[in-house]
Amino acid sequence: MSTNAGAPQKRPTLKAVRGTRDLLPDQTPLWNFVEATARGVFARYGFGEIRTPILEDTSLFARAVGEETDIVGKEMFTWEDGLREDLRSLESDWRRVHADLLDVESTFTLTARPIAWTVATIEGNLTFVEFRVLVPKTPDFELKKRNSELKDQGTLHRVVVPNWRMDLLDLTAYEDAGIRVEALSGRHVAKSESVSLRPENTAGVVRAYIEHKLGETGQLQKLYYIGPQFRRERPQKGRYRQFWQIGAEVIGPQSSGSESALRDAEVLQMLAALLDELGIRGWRLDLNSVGSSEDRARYNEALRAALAPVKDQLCPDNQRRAETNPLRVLDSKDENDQAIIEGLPKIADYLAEDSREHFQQVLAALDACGVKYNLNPRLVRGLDYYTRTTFEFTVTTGLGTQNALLGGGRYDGLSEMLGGPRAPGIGFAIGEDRLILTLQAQAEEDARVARESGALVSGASLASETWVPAWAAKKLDAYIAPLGIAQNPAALALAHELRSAGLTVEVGDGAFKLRKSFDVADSLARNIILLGEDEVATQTATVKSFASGEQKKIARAELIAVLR
RNA sequence: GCGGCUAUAGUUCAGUGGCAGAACGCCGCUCUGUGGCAGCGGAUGUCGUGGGUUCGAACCCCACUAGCCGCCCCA
Repeated sequence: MSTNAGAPQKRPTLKAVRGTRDLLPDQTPLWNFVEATARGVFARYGFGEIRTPILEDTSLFARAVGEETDIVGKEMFTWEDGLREDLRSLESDWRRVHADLLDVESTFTLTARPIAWTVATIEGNLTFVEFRVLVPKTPDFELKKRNSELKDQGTLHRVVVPNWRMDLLDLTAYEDAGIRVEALSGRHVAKSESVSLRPENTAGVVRAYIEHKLGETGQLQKLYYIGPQFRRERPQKGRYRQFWQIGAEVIGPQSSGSESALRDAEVLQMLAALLDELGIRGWRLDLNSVGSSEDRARYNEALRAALAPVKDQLCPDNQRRAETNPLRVLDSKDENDQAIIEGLPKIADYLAEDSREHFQQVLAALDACGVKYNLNPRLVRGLDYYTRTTFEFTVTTGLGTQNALLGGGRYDGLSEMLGGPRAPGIGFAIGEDRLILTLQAQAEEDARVARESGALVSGASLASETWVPAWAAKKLDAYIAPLGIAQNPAALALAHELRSAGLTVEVGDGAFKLRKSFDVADSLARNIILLGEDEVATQTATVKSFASGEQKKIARAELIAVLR
């Protein structure tokens, strides 16, 4: 029994970590609508689902996305896997060496625990661990005497270092503090590896393509995924640290036609179809070609050369980019720099003949499909693996400045960058969170228009039919209200019967007053089923429709047919 | 990572130094087998967290945390 039982315990409230969020049941119907629509469209275009791990080797992203990109350089959730084992190994070696100190008496065991590992890693390796011997408090005179001996020997507080790391320590600092430093021989660093939460999914899919030798089938691989990605960015609307992407990749050996411009156009046409089917309005497709990696290298040189003489006039951000990644200067929004940017060389002039031809074929195929696009020579994707066709779909509703709904492009060299066979490919990633924000903003817009045009003023029931979007949650078929708790078992049995027949049913509680049952039923369901003493006795049910107000007593056998 | 704005009931918000509020929602009653309307009543709460100033802080100051807006970057 606690003496201060009356005082409420103060505990910090636990919240979802920064940039992550819960999707509650009022949200998930919309998410499921979006995902089901995407799966349906992808299936029609011959795509199969792939699920890759959320965790990958850090070097996968470093090689695919690019070591110097912001995503890999500063936005990944990365940690060393395996370090804990190293500590255990060092600790157990320490215990073995000092077994004589620890087992003072057979009845008392002293324990050693690591208390700090301030410089935990250098190059991913353990450097040192600080141990303190914890001595149990005891009235035993012999043990007390032993404790002070331990203290004199400096064993109560000492630093243990793997012997090949001694050079990393400032020994004198420890000696001045009266702390003994000792080296332990042996290798205490188990192989540890750096792993990261995936910041995007293309690298993982291509890794899986290589690992499972999907190229050996000779077939063109069309793969789609839906899943969470992670980037340690500053959260904002439409930008979360855990965010969802719906993406697809077309990849295969050259003989499978993976490099064909037809595939670029097919992917873009599929995206247009998907956005239309979802009901996204006013989307815009921006399209560009960044050429082969050779084209890009030559263009980069030209940009550098053109930027060098005017660098001083640029804003600080662009000065930095001119050094690190001249391509990115192109999509700068800085107003003062626009004149200079307009005068820079155009990528189109640096495309080799085959890249130029490939791009023309893409455009021709899009024209044939009737997909509208906007040529944007300044559209440059940030990820290292993109070659040739790059694209982006933007919207104007609901996203503020995060208006890019999806982005993608061709990545003909990615597989080889990862040590795989030549496997040209093209893919995209849709920001699902942004897609959903857009749909919600559109629905709000529609509701506002309906209100202003008077559709809602004249009668809510009429208007609700006209503008509620397809993904809005449907009402249950029936709500069963037992009258009195004696009817609860019969109510649950009836619910089971109806549910088995495929009806959506909620069951109330006989303890509720009838008024409450009606309130709850009206908010949840299209019909209420009253189940009182006489209904149970006569194998009937009283059904009332909320839409018509009509009420009938119906034989149990006919109930399912009536509710359908 | 940088700059700005914000944080009060389940929700939307009011409250500029002196008793913690409104609307909606929720619960109860009017009304124990017929709801939606209406009337009456009720509960909302670490006022984001921690410190400071003050006789006294939701309010002023500082720090932190989180969200939003912009930058950066990207989906």
